[in-house]
This record gives sequence, structure tokens and C-alpha cells, in this order.
Amino acid sequence: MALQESGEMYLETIYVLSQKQHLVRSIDVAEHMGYSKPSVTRGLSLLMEEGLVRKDDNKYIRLTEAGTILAKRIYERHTVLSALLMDLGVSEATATEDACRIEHYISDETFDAIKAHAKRVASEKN
Amino acid sequence: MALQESGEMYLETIYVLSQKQHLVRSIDVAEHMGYSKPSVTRGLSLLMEEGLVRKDDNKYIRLTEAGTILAKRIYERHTVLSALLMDLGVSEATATEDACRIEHYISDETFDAIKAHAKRVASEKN
DNA sequence: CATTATAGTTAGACTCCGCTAACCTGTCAA
DNA sequence: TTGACAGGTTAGCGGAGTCTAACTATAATG
Repeated sequence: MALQESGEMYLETIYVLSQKQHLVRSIDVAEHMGYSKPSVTRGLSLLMEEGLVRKDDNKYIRLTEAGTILAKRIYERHTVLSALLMDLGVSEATATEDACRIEHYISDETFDAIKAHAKRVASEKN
Repeated sequence: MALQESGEMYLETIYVLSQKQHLVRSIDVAEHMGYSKPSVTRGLSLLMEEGLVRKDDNKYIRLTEAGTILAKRIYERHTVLSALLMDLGVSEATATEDACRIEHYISDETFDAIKAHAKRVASEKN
């Protein structure tokens, strides 16, 4: 079954954290998301069942290949969406916050259209 | 407490339906949303507790003043959002569908920015 | 008048996804 | 060596919001 918003947020968080620290633990995810430790244990165990995440012998969290693909996809939505909002004049803080929710709910078609728009805007600026 | 996506969808549905048929029953809401009758009973009862909806003696559903204000607000988000998406080249069907989900998750600031953008686009076309 | 269909409700199950409480385990310092 | 602390897990709760099954009430029809 398709991932819910919750699962997508875990993936994205792991992806973002592993870009700045290389070793990601459950507690890091919990602190970053403002969740309790058990919530993270539970959330990650579901993602592990789906083969999107694994933990090594030291409990460090890794995205699998499939998980990485999904995480990148979500994160790209996030960046493109917040760029769109900022382009429309929304403050960075709000744009980031709103993008973080919207990113889970847009179709591929809409996302592609937004990406194409961003490209046009970028080329106009040169 | 603030309304959830679910409650907002009921309000919006009642609002839309009451614009085209004047008398709205639970079953209409259920059919329009693809929900079971008991789900609608339950959903509406929560909205009634919050004073957003009431039923008259014949069980016809009405929005209260407060409910109408909220419903209009949500519906406006819907129309403005789908207009934006279509302006970006998204098909009407997808734009409507995506707007229907996104509308519940954008901040006032973002909505205002989108509305301002729509205004600019409209004036450019003249 | 009895039957059937329609609308609504009640009761209760289930999923998702948070939470707290309590426990286990390993590390590090006194 | 022991004691504290940090990180992780287990068990179980609770709210939101859907569902089905089964009931009630009302209206239409033969």
C-alpha cells in the first residue's frame, strides 16, 4: 500500500539528517520531529517492514535503495514547493512549513507542472 | 479546537450542495463524498456540537452563520488553488482533485500570496 | 392494510499514529 | 565495581475517522 504522510515524513527526516551527520539514530529522528522515542520505534518498524529503512548492528538508521528513491522524491517536492511559495512572496518560514504539509498531497502531474514553472522562472532571471 | 481536514470537507460539501439544491440531506452528503451513512451522521454530529451545522425538524442540513463563514473560506481556497494549478498547466480534473486536499493545509499567508498572484495574472490578461 | 424502500441512527469494530510508563542494555565516570 | 545516564524497546492507551450490521421511522405502493 502507498505510504501515508507519517511514513513519508520519517523517510524525509532520515534523508535530511543523513545528509548532515552520516550517522542517524532513532533519538535524532525523534528530536528532529518532536516525537517521543516509542513513536519513532514504531514508525520506523513499519518502514523496515516495507523495506524502505534498515538498522545496522549498532542501531544506526539507513535508508534502503527503495527508501532513498522515495525520500529524494519527497524532498524534491519539498524544495520545489517552497521555492514556488517564496516566488509568490511567502516568507521562507511559512513556505517551508506549508511545503512540508502540501508535499504529501500533490499528484505527479501537479508536481511536474510546478517544476516546469520553476524552470521558466529560473531561465527568465538569466 | 481547530477543524480537521475531515470536518472541513463536510462543511465544504454541504456548502457546495446547498448551492445547487437548497435542501441537503445526510444521504446527499454521503453520496457526494463517497462515505457511508453512519460516517456522515457521526461527522455532522461533531460539527453540530461545534455550532457549525444544524438540522431542522425534517433533518435537512443547514450551515449556521459560523459554519457558512468557514465553508466559504475553505471553498475560496479550493477555487483559488485549482485556478493556480490550472494556470500552471495542470488539467482541470487533477487541479480540482489536488486542490481538494491541499486546501486544508495552507496557511493564511500562503493563501493570500496565491490570491495576490491570481489577481496579477488576471490583470495581465486584460 | 401490509409490504417494501428510503433515510437516519446506534453500536461496535478497526486502522493510523500519536502518547506515557516501564523496562532493558550498554557506556562511562566516580 | 557500581551507579547513573542515554538510547532503544515493549506494552498498552486514546483520539480521529472510517466501516458494517442491525435497528427505527417514515413514506410510497400494491
